[in-house]
Amino acid sequence: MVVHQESAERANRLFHALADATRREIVTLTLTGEQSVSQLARRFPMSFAAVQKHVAVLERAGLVTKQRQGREQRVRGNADALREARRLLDQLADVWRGRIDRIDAILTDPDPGPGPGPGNSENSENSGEHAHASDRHQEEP
Amino acid sequence: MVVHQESAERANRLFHALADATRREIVTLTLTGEQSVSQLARRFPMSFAAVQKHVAVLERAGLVTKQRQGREQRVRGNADALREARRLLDQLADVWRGRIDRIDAILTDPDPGPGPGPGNSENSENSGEHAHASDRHQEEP
DNA sequence: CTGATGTACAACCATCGGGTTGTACGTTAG
DNA sequence: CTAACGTACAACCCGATGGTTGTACATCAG
Repeated sequence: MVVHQESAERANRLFHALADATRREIVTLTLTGEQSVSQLARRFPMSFAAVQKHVAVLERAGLVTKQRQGREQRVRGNADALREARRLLDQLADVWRGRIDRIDAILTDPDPGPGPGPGNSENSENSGEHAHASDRHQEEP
Repeated sequence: MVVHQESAERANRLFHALADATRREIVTLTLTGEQSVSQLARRFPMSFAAVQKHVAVLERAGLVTKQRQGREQRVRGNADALREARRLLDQLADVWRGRIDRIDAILTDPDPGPGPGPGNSENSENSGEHAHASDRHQEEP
């Protein structure tokens, strides 16, 4: 039960991908217009392979998509992924604004979903306290 | 050259700090209420020192602040830093929307381009020119 | 056909990141 | 005072990252 891994890892990949200036530039460039990998590579002071790796990281994070076209691989930025990242930030901020009661909801599941259906999950134990963080620790030696 | 380093590294630190689930949780926890480091540490399945390091990373990124109080160190989340991160994301998105105004910090694109309707995508292989990227070998033969 | 171009991928290397333990030190509780 | 608590920090693993070079292969230009 440690914070829905899927969404947590998605967020990890997203922010990690954004935590590099080169990659942010690639996103910018490919948002304004498709670019082939070698076109991109020519713009940066590093090897083609290095840029290739950056693109791969961005792709795994969903920030760009690649599409074969002849012998080229066109890279296109994905604005939706940026929105996704923004959403995640907003969620944290919302917690601060007190607009959240189910903290573990945002920590575990990014989908607040429509109605707060009662039959949500089997979780929901410690509502009184917030954030059980990961609620497993304190072992006895 | 290369994208103002100061702000670039700021962004690097911010996103890097956010690229870890434990750290995001710490931000959440400390946004809802101050917590001492050891209080935080008790909530996570890792050593005190590990949590200490996470807090340090968050602090360097400006996402939390520490304040001594007796023998405790109270950690408080900083919502402004989250806003800052959001601003950075919005900048990238704005490029895409063609609302570039201060893109200086992102890329020096002299091509205001035609109607940048959001529904572009099919754009063209814009001449590219100096995206400066990193101001080295970007010459077209 | 041959050659240049664009990709993919493996191997390698140096550094960073996240985690651990251990130690030292100030502060608070008894 | 002494003991427990909260913190800081160093030293140390080890896996992940970011970069390189080198090779292989497909596609496009002549």
